[in-house]
Amino acid sequence: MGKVPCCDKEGLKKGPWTAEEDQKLIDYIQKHGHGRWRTLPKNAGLKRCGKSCRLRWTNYLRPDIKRGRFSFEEEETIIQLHCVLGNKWSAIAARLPGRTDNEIKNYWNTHIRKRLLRMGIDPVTHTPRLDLLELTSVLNSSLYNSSQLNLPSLLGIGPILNPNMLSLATALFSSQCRNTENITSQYLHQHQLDQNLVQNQLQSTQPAQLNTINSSSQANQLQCPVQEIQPCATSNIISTPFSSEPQFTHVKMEQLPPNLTNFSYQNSPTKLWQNNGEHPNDFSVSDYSLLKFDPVIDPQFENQILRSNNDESIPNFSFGTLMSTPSTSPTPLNSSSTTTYANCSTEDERDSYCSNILLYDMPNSLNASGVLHM
DNA sequence: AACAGTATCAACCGCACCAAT
DNA sequence: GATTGGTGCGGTTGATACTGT
Repeated sequence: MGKVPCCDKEGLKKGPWTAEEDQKLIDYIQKHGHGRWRTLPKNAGLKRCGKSCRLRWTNYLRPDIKRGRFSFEEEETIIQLHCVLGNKWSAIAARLPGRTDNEIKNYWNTHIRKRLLRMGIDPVTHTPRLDLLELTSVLNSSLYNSSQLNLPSLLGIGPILNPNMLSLATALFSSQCRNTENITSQYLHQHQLDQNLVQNQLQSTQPAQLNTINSSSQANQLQCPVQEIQPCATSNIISTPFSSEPQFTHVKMEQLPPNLTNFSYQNSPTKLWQNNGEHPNDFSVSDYSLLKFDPVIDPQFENQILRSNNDESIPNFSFGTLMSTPSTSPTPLNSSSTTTYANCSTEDERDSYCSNILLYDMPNSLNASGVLHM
C-alpha cells in the first residue's frame, strides 16, 4: 500500500508565499505552537499543504533564523562538517545556529562546491582530484609510449592538476606509514630531492626519465604497510573512499562533539582512505612527475603538513583550516601582505586568495565536473 | 535597450524513518 | 506484524536577479 499524500492537493496553493500567508502562519504558530502540520493549514486558514507550511516555517519564518551572508567561520565550519558528514545537511545545520539545512545546502551547491572544484579539490571526497590525475597519467603515459605525443599537453589539460595538492596528497599518504618513520624521513629527503630535480629538469626532461627519477620515491610509497591503521576519533566511521555511496553513513551523530568546528584532519576522508590502506585508483607518485607544472609549493608549508600529520603534538590539519588560516602561504609571512582567507570580503577575493594558495587553472576543455570535452 | 546565459535560492517532490494504533 | 499518520531529509525545479554581449 502506497503512502497517501500528506494532504489533498485539490485547491491548494503552491509557489511563493505571500506576506499575508506568512502572517497567518506566524500568528497561528505563536498562538498554538507548531506540529500537527497536516491539520495546521486548515486551522490557520491557509490553502496550503501542511508540508509547505512546515517548510516555510522552518526555513524562513522561524524567529531564530539567521539571514544574510554566511560568515567566514560558518563557511569553514560547513566545509569541515561536510568533510566528515557528507550531504547530511540537517546534521550540519544542527551545528550552525540559525542556519537551515536548505540554506546550507544551497550555499554549498552554489558557492563552496564550485570553489573547491576550482581549487582542484573534489567536493565529495575533499581530496585532491585524483581522478583527473589518473586521466592525465593514463593519457600521457600510454600516448607518449606509443607515439611520443604528449596529448594532455596538446589538449591543455596538463596544468589542471594542482602540483601543490598532488604534492600534499603524496606527502600525506606517505606520512601514514607510522611504523616506518625512516621511510617517511627518507621520503622527505627524497621528495626534496625530487622537487629540485623536477624543478631543474621538468621543462627539458623526457617523461620516461622523470619516471625513473621518481621511481625510488614511488617504491617507498607503495611499500607502506597497509596494516598500520590508526583508529579514527570517530572510530565507527567506515568509509569506502571514492565510492558512489555516501561516505559517512556510519557516523553516529550523537557521538560527534556538539561543537564540531575544529574537526581534525584525522577524520577526513583523505585520512580515511589512507587508514584503510587503500590508494584510490592506484595512482603512483611517478605519475605526478608527468604533469607539466611550475612548482611553487613552499617546502616549509609542505613539511609542516607532514609534521602535523606525523607529530601528535602538532594539532590538526584540515582543508578548511588550510583555507582560513594558512600557516604558510605562497606569500612570505614576512611580506607586507597580511591577506588571509578570513579577511577576504568578497567572493572574488576568497577565490583569488584560494587560488594563490592552490595555484590551479581549469582549462576550458574541462567542465566544472572535470569531464573532458574532446 | 534588448536579449541570452548564468547564478541564486525559495519551494516542491518523493522517499524514508519512526511511533502509534 | 501490518498499517497509518507525522515528520524529516536530500535532491531537484523554477522563478527571479544578475551579468555579459
